[in-house]
Amino acid sequence: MTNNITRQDFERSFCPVACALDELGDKWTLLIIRDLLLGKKRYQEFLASPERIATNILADRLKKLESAGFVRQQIYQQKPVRCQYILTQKGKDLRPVLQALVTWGKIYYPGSRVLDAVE
Amino acid sequence: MTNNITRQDFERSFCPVACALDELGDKWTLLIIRDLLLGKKRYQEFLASPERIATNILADRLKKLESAGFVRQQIYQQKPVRCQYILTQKGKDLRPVLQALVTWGKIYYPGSRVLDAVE
DNA sequence: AAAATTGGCTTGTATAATGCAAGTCAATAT
DNA sequence: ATATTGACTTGCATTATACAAGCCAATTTT
Repeated sequence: MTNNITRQDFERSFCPVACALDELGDKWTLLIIRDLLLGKKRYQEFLASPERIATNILADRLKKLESAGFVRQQIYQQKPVRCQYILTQKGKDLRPVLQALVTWGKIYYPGSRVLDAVE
Repeated sequence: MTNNITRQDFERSFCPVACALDELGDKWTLLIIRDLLLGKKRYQEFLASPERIATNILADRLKKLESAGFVRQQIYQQKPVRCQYILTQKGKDLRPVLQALVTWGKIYYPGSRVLDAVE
């Protein structure tokens, strides 16, 4: 690489909202980020969330989140190798976005409430 | 209707994030909301945005946004009937969500910038 | 007056994403 | 020895998305 400030190729446009939605714009990705922000780390914890994500979709999203730099894998035991998923700074910095969505959602979906944090 | 506080049926879960993503979780819906917040109102204005949404998807999303109460149609001329789309309070209140996404996106997609407001 | 353009869509078809159930595989617990 | 756990993968049906073209009424241009 000739320089370390890599140019984005702006999949659909140069708008930060469009760029964000290229990586986050579906029904599941932000729910996994929500779980991670609440302290969940493992496959079974994500599967246990009330929205009942399918295993193939979860595996796919975790892969995409990792290659997009939102999470990294951390091995927490050998034999058998088991890993957990940890938010990177890019992922953690989505907290204000999720928080704004929660504030809005609690108004427009009366009766809704956030899940309890893990631990 | 027997009362005016309608109960949500919580498509996937009672989480405000999940409820929000049931209505907003795709690659296009929030871009249309962005356009509306920037002052765009008409079909051709949405089509002119740099992401190049397809006409059938735009028509579908405007229909869904209307039935979900994010926008309402306003006829601005008869012969032929032409209408524009106006954000409801529910739609307008998404501004902080979009703003948080822009703040985040400008950091993680260097070189990205928001479109100019209309008018 | 005829032809082209504008605005707001709809239709058809191909490709991709999502959802559901079941299966795999290594290791640990019973 | 058998069952269970954890992290997936595979197969297949359904649904969503993308792209191109077409439609229709009215207005503008030639």
